[in-house]
Formats: sequence, structure tokens, C-alpha cells
Amino acid sequence: MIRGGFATSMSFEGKDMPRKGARVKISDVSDALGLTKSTVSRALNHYPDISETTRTRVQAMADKMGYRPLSHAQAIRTGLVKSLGLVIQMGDHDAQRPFLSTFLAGLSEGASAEGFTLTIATSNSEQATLNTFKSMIRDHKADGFILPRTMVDDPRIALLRAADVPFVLFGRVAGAADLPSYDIKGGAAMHEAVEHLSSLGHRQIGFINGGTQYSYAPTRADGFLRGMRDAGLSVNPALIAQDAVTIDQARAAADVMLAAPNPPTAIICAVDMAALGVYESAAACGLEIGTDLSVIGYDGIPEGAHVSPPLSTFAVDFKHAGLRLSNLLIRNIRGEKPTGLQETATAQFLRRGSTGPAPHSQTNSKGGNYESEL
Amino acid sequence: MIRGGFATSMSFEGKDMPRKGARVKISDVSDALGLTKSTVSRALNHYPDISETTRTRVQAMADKMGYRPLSHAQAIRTGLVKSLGLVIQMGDHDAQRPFLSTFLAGLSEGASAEGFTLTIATSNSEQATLNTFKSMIRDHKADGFILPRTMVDDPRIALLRAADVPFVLFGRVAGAADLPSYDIKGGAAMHEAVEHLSSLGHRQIGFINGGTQYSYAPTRADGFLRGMRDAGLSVNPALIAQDAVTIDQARAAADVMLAAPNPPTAIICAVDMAALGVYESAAACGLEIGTDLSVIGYDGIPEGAHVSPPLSTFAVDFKHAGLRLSNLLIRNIRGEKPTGLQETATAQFLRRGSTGPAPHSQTNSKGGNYESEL
DNA sequence: ATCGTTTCCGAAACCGGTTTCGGCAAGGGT
DNA sequence: ACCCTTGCCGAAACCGGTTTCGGAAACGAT
Repeated sequence: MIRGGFATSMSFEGKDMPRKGARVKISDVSDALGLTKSTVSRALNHYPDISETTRTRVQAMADKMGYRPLSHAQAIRTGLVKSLGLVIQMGDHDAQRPFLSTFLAGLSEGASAEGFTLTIATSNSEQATLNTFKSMIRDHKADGFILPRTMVDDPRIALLRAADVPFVLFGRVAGAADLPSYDIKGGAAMHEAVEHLSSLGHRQIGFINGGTQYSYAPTRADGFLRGMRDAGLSVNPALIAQDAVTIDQARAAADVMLAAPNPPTAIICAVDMAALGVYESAAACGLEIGTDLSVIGYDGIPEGAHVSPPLSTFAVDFKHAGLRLSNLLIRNIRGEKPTGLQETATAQFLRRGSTGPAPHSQTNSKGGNYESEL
Repeated sequence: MIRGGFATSMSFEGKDMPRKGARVKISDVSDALGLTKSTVSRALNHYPDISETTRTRVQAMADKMGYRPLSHAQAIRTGLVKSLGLVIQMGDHDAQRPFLSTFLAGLSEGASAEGFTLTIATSNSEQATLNTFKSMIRDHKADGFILPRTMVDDPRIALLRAADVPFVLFGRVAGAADLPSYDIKGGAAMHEAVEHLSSLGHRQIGFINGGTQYSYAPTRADGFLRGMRDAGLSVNPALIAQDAVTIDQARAAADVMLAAPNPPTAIICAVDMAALGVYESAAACGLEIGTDLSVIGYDGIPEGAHVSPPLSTFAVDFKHAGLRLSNLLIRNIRGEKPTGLQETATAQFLRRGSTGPAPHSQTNSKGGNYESEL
């Protein structure tokens, strides 16, 4: 056992034994097996011209020696750096901030499951974002990109399409059915919100939408309008606001609504941050949330559980979103057709304290009975 | 002009002209200049054996042609992938979440300023974090790492030291004066907090510390104790709590303090989240923040400005922290001695509504006079 | 037995750079 | 005039892989 043969599988203990701490490279594996590195490479990459027996033999030795190919070494030939790119645009509004960490967790998990890493960059403006994309594409820092917060006319899409670089959208965009995407059905959520409030007797329902430049805005507005129609409620244009993504913006919008001739008894917000603005506006008006005024948000930010009363909202699973997005992107990078790379998910309604029966309601005042409908 | 000479500098329009859209590689540059690629490489990398005239000539042509070396192509020879690694450990507590985006913005800006990118990964446990480090080191995914939330006995440090990989600490750790680090002087902030409260007449001051496993905890506790001593106040052990990093944990700790024989008139929190917990506890006790009970936080989370009353706190510039950390790390990667790679910064006190004169105070009840001391 | 296929692997080129080595020409000293 | 530096660049090896090409051996069919 000590004086081993001269051509056994132990031969890599000889003079060619890799130094302690040194990376084991492909030639180490091929030397240990008495093969050439080209054979080892093809074996590990499942080339059809390698026999199954040597393939398993190579795989076993590679595992035993702990061989892991250097991704940037293969990248120079294959053109794949095994990395997913994410450009985070700060500043327009903070709404994505609360979810960022869980979103990243999902992305990271999905990426590392396939041996990919996550390369991220930040930018302060749309122009800076596009420039960042250009330089990352030029230097091939990533094999594909995740595009958070899809916009209705998204310049990133044009850029990436022109550069012929794979990408996946977080949020669908009209007229681009051939693009990989993952989306939460926010329209259905808004529809469900109206349904819920209607069942509680509300008839004057306001809607505070998010940023109109984002693709989710028309979708959620549509869901709200369909919900109103399906519930047989008339829509009061004075109770619809746009572009409220911060607390202050939403507060201003709610101030106007609550001072209108026919003030709403409930307000649906396209984003949770806006709902928190409604809280402030209601407090200023002396209205109590949950009794005088019902509020429903969307996103499921942690703060929503700590405000008083706790915010009824639609929770989005951002970790799962990240997980799916990275998976879709990787499959797109590997050449799958975009048609099969489109997924949607549902936001989960969390009924908490901010929704209650409509005040002065002649209809059913006990809304709890309707929970089973949700 | 159309029939150009056959050996002019325009010669790269000939058959060897790079195809439209194709990357310009180093051989394109060398061909255009009539040099070899080795010369071009050395010229661009400031080798001393290249004459100044050809160096500038090469540089000019490289700029003109838009040549950018492929970082993963040079990596295979140089061993540098031009990337900074960040492993974010989720879950222990959410405190880092609110700052994550600005922190990343700083890191990204500092990295890209030197041509580096940011490679990030997430993990769910300490063990997973260490494993992630190991695999990222083994596969050389980054040239160095940023270690957020330094712990008192940090296993990441041992791991990275053993692997001989550059890294920089966010937060100092005792007994490791030879490591690159960036830190905010939280001890000084706590000291200043006591000073401020003392000047407002408070004599019973509680302290709710953060997670004891983090290196900031003893530092801030020390700052608090020194502040108490310097203010001539006695420390009541019953008014000191540890390990409160969430709202609920801090609420529980405050509940105990406020029920103590000698309840505090002010509570200093090592983290803002804890301060929010104190708000809840005070509300439950019927105490009004800012008058019955003063509260000071630390971190400067955005929510602090929106609670009622707005939270007095020490704001930390996380963007600047990220900026400096990436700079320090890059310089460490480039071989600078760790001794010169240590920086500290100061947290800025934001006096808002949660601090007021001590109730029943026989001393100065108008604390505003003391603002100039801060 | 002969010949054409397959099967399977080695040899060598290649990817886009970097680094070592050696040599030519100009410059300097005597 | 000769030799020895020095400055400066080309040639070639190298980094750690991948991919193409070609040929030897095994196989099958006639």
C-alpha cells in the first residue's frame, strides 16, 4: 500500500503531485487518469464521443480530487462567464428597497443552484442605467440580465435586444409576448381588493395608482376598473390618482380625495408606501383607519404589519420571484425559446385591521362572513 | 481619400477589419499599429521597457478603437478577476435591510470607479456563509471580500486569513489592528447621546444594546458607560439590556425597564429598530415619547423620520461607508499594507422629536439651549 | 478475409490576453 | 575602431480551459 505500483491510480502522488493549497486544474485530473485534458474536458461536458465508462471514471476522479473548472478560464473560449447581471436604479423611488434583500436572496439562490453568480451594479438615473448596461455588455460581465421594475416603454429592452443579450423581465410589458418574464398578477389583486371592499358594503372606493411609467400601473388600474364593473359600482374619476409611490405623494392624493364632494369610504393603493400615506392623511382628517376609512395596500412591506391598525395588503413573495427569475434567465441563456419562459404568480391577500365594514352602510355590516369568498 | 495607401494607419480597413459589432481585441490594436500584441499589452500596462512615444501611440489607438481588455481573459494569467465579493447573511435580523440599497450603491460606485464589479451572494446561516466564502474563494469569483457586520469572534476572518484572500471589515474588531477596516464611531455616538440627555436633565437613563455577537455592541456599551461617568451619572444595571435588534425584542426589554422601581426617563438604543420597540412599549404604558420618555436611536433608518414623534437618532452614511470600503479593499488587493487601510467616520446626531427635557426635572428644563454643544 | 463504419480518444489549435526571454540597434566609454 | 551597456521591441511560451480534426481500434456486414 505504501510502495504502490508505478502506474496505479495513486500515481498523482509522484513528482507531479499538486502542491498543497494549489488549485487542482484539469491537467491534474487528466494526468491522474493517464488521459489528455481534452478528453477530460469533453467527458465532463458530456460530449457524445466519450464512452460512458471513461466518462464516469473521469467524473469520479474529478470529484475525488475536488476539481472545479475556473469559470473565467472557460469563459474565454465559451463566452459564458456564468454570471447574472442586475442593475439597480436607485432614487426614482424607494419602493423596491424594502424587498431588495429578499429579492437578492432569491436571485442568489436560483443562480448558485446552477453554478451562476450574481453581478450587480447601481445607478442614479435612467441614463446612467443604460450606460451601465452598455459597459457591462461590452466587457461581458454577465451572460444575461434581470430587469426589475419593467416600464411601459422600457429603453433597457431596446438596448438589450439590439445587443442580442439574454434578459428576463420582472413584470410583463404590453406587446412583448416573446420575452422571458415573471410577473405577479397585480391586476387580479386589485380586482380582489374591490371585491373584498364591496362585500364589506363600500361603494365609494378610491384608487391610488403607482408610477405611470411602470408597466404595473395600467395593469393594476385595469384590475381595479374591472373589479368596480364586476361589483356593479360606478367609478368616480375624482377618486382616482396616479403616480403616488411615496408616503408624501400618496398623502397629498388622499388629502384631495377625502376633501371631495363624495369622499371615499375605502381607498385601494397600488403600493404599500402609498397606503402609509393614506394613513397620515386620514389621521390629519380625524378619520380612523379600519372604521371610518378602509385601506388596502399591495406589496406586503414589513412596516405594514407594525402600523396601527395593521395594513391589509397583498403580499408578494419576492424571494420566490428572484428564484424564478434567475431560473428563467439561465434557461434563456442556455438557449430555450422565450415562449416557454414566462411565468406568473399570485399576490396573497393578508386581511388585517385596515379594512372593515363601510360606515353608515345599509348593506351587510358584518364583513367577516365574506372571508370565504377570498 | 478613397484609394488610401497600402500601409497607412488606415490599413485596418482592409481584410482584417474587425466585423461590425465584434469586440475589438488586442490583436486588432496591434495590427492597426504594426506592432505585436505583446508590445501593446506591455504598453497599456505601463511596462518600463516600452518607450514613452510608442506607449502614448498605443494608448491613443486603443482609445480610438475603443479597446477594452476582457477582464476574465486577463484573469486567467493575472489571477485577478476585478471583482469584489460580498456575502450577505440574511435572517439573523433585519437591521441591515433598510440600508442595503444605499450600501450597495456606495460599494458599486467605489468598485466601478476602479474598474471593479460587485459579486454578491446571500446565505441563511453562519455555516452557509462560510461555505459560500469557501466556494467563492475556490472558484476565485472575487479578488477580495467586504465583511459587513463584523462580529466579536468572527469566523469569516479566520477563514479568509487562512485562505490568504484580501478583505476589509465594516466595523473594527478588538485585537485585529492589522486588518483593513472602516468603522463608524458608535461609541462616541452613545457618549454624545448620554451627554445630550444629561443636558436635558435626565438622570435615569436606560440603554438597550444590540446583538452581543457583533463587535459594535461592546463598543457602544462602552461609549454609553463612559458617557454616564463623564456626566456624573450612576449606572443602574437594571436599566441595561442586551441583544435587542428587533422591534419585539426591544419592546420586551423596555417593558421590563419601565416597570422597574426606578424607571428611566430616557432610553438610548444601540439600533433604531430597538427604538421603535421602545415606542410600542411606551404606548402600552401610556407614556408619551419626547415628554414622558425620551428616546435616542442609532442608524438613521428612514422609518425614524415618519414615526410620531420623529426619532432622534444618529444617522450613519451607509453610501459613504460602501464607497470607502470598496476603495480600501481595492487598495488592499493591490498590495497596500493594511496598516494604512483603516478609516473611521462619525455618526451624525439628528435631533428630532423623541428627546425632550426630563419630566419633573429640577434642573434646566429648556434643553434647546444646549444644542450648541452638539 | 476484406472493407467500410462506428466508437473513442489523442494531438493540436484556439480563446484573449500576459509575461519571459532574447536579440537587434543605438549609445557610451576607452 | 571595438566592446559593453542600455533601450526597445518581437517571438514564443503561458494561463486553464474548450473545440476541431484526424486516426487507430473495434465492430459489423458481405
